[in-house]
Amino acid sequence: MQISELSDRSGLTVQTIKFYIREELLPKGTPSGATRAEYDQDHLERLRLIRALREVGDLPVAAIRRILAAVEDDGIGMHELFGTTQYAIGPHVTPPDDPHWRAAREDVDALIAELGWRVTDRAPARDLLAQTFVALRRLGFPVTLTDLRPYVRAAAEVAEHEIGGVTDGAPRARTVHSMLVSTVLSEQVLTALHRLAQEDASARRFGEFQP
Amino acid sequence: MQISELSDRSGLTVQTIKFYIREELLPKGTPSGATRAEYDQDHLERLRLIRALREVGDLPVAAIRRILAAVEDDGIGMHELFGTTQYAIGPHVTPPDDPHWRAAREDVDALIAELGWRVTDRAPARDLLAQTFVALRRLGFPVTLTDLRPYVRAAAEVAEHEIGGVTDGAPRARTVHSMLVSTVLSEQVLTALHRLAQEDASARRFGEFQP
DNA sequence: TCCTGTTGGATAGCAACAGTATCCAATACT
DNA sequence: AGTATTGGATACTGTTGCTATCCAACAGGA
Repeated sequence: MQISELSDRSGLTVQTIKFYIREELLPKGTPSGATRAEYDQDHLERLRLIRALREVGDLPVAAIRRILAAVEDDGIGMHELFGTTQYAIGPHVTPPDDPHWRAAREDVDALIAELGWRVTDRAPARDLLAQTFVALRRLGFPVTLTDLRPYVRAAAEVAEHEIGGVTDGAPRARTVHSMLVSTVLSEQVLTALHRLAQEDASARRFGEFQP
Repeated sequence: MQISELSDRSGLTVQTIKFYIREELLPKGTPSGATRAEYDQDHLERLRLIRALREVGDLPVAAIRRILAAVEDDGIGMHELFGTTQYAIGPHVTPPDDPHWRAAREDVDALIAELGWRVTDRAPARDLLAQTFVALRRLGFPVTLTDLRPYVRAAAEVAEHEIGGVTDGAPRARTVHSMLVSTVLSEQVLTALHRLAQEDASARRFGEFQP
C-alpha cells in the first residue's frame, strides 16, 4: 500500500505520517522505485499504537520514540521493556535539595521496602509519589503510611491482575503490545474509573436527591 | 508582606506571581499606597495550592482558574465544586462520530448504570473511559465489562475512602482544599502506587533473580 | 531632602511541542 | 503526453507557561 492509502486507513494526514517517520516513530516504507515506497499492515498497526500512546496515554513524541526503540530491540526482555516504558512516561521530577523532599523520599523508600516490592531505586514513580507527599504536607494534609493502605491494596490488586494478563506464548510483537497496553492504557482505565467512582461517592455524600 | 517577601516565602519569582495575578489565579494584594500592595497568609496558601495543582496535578493554568473561581464562590456546594473540578481537569475528548466510539460510549454508560453509580451524563470521565475502550479494541485487545471488575472494585474502594475522608465541620476553606486534594492529588498517589505495584509484579513474573 | 531600590502595570520575548503547509524534482499511472 | 502522487526538505503555525524588560511612581533610609 502507498502512503495515501495508509493515510486513509489510519485517519492521519500524509504529513503527519511523514512527521512520524522523521521522528523515528514509524519505520520507512520499503522503496519500490525512486519516488515510491510500500507500506504494510505493520505500519498500520504501528500507527494505531502511536495514536493510542499519544491520545490516550498523552505521551510526548520523545517518550514514544524511546518506548518503540525498545519494542524494536529483539534482545530486550519483558521486564526491561517495562522499565523502559516506566522511565519514558515519566514525568521526570527533579527533586530539589530540600529536607522536606528528602524526608518524603525516605518515606516512599521505607514504604516500598516494608511492602517488599521489587522496585528499582531509580524508578521515576518513587519521586512522583514523594512529590505528592511534599505537596500534601505543604497544604497541611500530612500523609502517614497507614493512610496509604487502601491505595496500596487497590494498586497491588490491579497490578497483579494486569501483569498476570499479559499475553504469553504469543508472538513477541503481541506480547510487547500487551505489555504496553497493561502499563499505559490500563492506567487510564483506572484513572477514569477512579473519577467516576469519586463522583458517585461525592453524590451520595454531598449531593441532593435527584427527582 | 510585600511581593518580594511573598516571592521569597513561596519560592516563586516576582514575575511568576505577577503572572498568576494577571491570570486571575491569585487575587491582587490590598493596595497600601499607590505603588505598593499588601499580601497575607492566604496569598501564600493560594500559591501553594496553585503549585500543587500545576506540578503534581499537571493542570493547565486555565483549568486551575476555573477551579479556583469555584473555590471562591461561597454559594457553591461541595458536590458542585467536585463536578467543576472534574470537568476542569478534563481531558476533553471530543468523540468523533464513529460507530466504534458510540459503541464504546454505550458500554461505558451501561456499566455505570449497572453499577448504579450516580454520575452525570456529561462527566468527562465517561468519554475518557470510552476513548480507552476504542483504543484497546483497535489494538486488538477487546474489553469486556467483566475484565473491568478488578478496576471497578479498586476504584470504588479508594474513592469511598477518599470522599469519606474529606474534612467536615471545618471552616469552608479547609473543606474545599480537602476536596481538591482528594480529587487531584490523590489521583497522583494512586497512579504512582499503581506504577510501583506494576513494577513489582513485572519483576516477579519476568525479572531475573537479583543477586 | 536627596537617592537608591522596590513596586505595579504593561508589553514583548522565548523555548518547547506537535503538528501543518509548501515546495520541488522525480516518477507513476492512464 | 499529461496529470497526480511521492519522498524529502524546509519553513511556518498556534498554544502554553512562563521570563525579561521597561517605565513612572513612589517608599524608606541617610
